[in-house]
Amino acid sequence: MATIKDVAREAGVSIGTVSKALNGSYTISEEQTRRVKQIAEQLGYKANARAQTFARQASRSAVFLTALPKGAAFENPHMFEIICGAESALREKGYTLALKHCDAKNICHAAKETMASKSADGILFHASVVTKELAAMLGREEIPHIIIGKPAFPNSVCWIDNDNRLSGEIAARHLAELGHTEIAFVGGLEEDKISEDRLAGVESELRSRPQPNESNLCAVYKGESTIAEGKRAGLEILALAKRPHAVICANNYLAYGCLRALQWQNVRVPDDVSLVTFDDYPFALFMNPALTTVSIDVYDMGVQAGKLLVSKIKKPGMRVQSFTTLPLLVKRQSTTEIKRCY
Amino acid sequence: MATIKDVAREAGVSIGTVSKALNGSYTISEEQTRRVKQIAEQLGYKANARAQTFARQASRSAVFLTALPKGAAFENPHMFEIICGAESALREKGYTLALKHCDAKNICHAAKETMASKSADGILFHASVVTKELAAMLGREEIPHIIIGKPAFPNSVCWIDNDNRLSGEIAARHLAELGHTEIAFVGGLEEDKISEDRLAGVESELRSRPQPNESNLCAVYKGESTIAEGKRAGLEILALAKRPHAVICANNYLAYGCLRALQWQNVRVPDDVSLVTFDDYPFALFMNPALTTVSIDVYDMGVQAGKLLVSKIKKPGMRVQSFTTLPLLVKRQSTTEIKRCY
DNA sequence: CTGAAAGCGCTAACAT
DNA sequence: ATGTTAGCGCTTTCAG
Repeated sequence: MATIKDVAREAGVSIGTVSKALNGSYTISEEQTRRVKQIAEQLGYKANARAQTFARQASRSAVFLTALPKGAAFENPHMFEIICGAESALREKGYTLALKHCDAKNICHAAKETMASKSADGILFHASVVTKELAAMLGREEIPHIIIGKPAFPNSVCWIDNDNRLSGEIAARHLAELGHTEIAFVGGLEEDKISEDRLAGVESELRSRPQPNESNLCAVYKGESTIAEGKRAGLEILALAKRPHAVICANNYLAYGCLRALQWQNVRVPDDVSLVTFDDYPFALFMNPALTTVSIDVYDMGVQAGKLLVSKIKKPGMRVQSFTTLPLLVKRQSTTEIKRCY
Repeated sequence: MATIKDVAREAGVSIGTVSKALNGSYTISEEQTRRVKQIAEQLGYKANARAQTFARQASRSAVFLTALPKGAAFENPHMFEIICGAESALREKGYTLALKHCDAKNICHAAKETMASKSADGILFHASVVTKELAAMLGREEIPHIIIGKPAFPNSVCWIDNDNRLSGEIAARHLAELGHTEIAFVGGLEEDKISEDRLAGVESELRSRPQPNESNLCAVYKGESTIAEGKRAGLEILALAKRPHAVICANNYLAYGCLRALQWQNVRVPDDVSLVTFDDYPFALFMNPALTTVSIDVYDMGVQAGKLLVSKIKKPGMRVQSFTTLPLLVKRQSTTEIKRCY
């Protein structure tokens, strides 16, 4: 295996020159740079990453710390989508991404260990394993990090998250623009922060419309995020004195249940009732009709996180927070303009 | 940051002794080892991984090379489940797992690059990006590797895969043991190797039963693996002169379509017809009734791959191949004993 | 059982 | 623009 010495000898220059030429230093003449690169190529020389890492005192690598129990990929594919996005951004910048399992109990120790042992230059955390203890430490210790997802408690860490409130607004605006006036919301339990944020967005949008009262939230259901609860909500909606023109379901499970209930009662979607939900996972795409959704570009969220992390690694002072990715309306078959019956 | 020197000075020994003590060398007295460890602890010493990697000429790390395009996590959560399993096994053995995107076009180059630059000690490949060129190279170059999934062409690489044929046998045996005699198979296209293997397993099992002809394959459908095709197949089955007692669907999409068709025609599952399929993803769990499936423990497949890879890294000579993980029957609500009507 | 010292291959500061 | 050289922090061989 050729080393930098071999290249230097073959090129008749010093190893310093080879190093600089290969790393694109401006102090080496173009001519020389070309020559060195060519010879390195001929010799099949590849810089030894282990030595580079050691000499540079930086590994150009990041680690993604999160819980990776059996079943994680099926239960939370979003996380892996984020990981893919992060890997892509990091790779583009010459960084490597390692994946490491860690639950909330050990996260603080794991993070310290990772940095103390210099195993990585920065850390990506999934919010689900971020504890107050960790947040406090991140505040003190100057560890380059990004938390993916907003921690549920006040903090001074650096996180990025999607704007669920905005997602709600977009869903509501879509329906309002289609002319729907009576809109129902089927949400999760009160503890479900995501559902609540989406609802808040819906309410805010409908309240602030150019012609308020034109579109209004005529009913709000809350229950567990299950298919069964979605069905129940769907049936209750149909029993309403004034039947809504449109339904916003806080997630796929509720949407699936609700759709089944409506169709069971021979209510046509979207002709009789429009239905919109959030995210495509797990069923929105497969349903019949395919559901109009407000989706998060989770891959992009990973990309943003990766880019941000690299910035933080390079400029440890940086103190960004709450960078937020944008939701996107994906119009499919479950929503349509209202048909007014005069 | 304390280094090994600090520990040595503090303990009044040489750095060599510290290194040996901390790495558990037998040549250091227990007393001394304890002392050194305690002092290291006091000083908050953590070995510098970058220096260790360099000195040892091994990074104790593996990389998972596969395509990670946008949407990968939703389209192929199995792969991420495998990754989680692999990470777990590697971590247990002190190895780190990096994730790296690479499509089939560049895989060969990426693999070479990874090893030549010493970025990792071994590589895990996903079969979907393995080309003949790569397989040929792996044959020549003595690169510690495991391919997850059996390559579709003859090869001398080291791979592990699930036994889809056996899965088919298990599905068929389950139905036969429940007393079903007329069994239909709804499969994917002929090109779909997985579906074909499962069918082969079904056929073989039914043929080799203690009482052959007791249970038999009365119909085989093949079509695209879509919900729509599943529905079509379901309706065709119901139109059969002799209606089957049970249906085996080669995958979730076909199963979902088929179930909907049966229920649409007021055929009760499992009371009138039992239904079994493979894997839980993406719907089997959510269907009503929840589907009995023959599942692959993909996480475990990752674990096996990780363990095997470490063995290969340590003993480069090793030439294992075709290590196969076992499928598992998950009995849920869509299958039941046949009710014979006399 | 312990210490001394030779690497590991490259980067980067400094000298020329 | 190029060469020289001092690290980077640890492992491991060899001598004692």
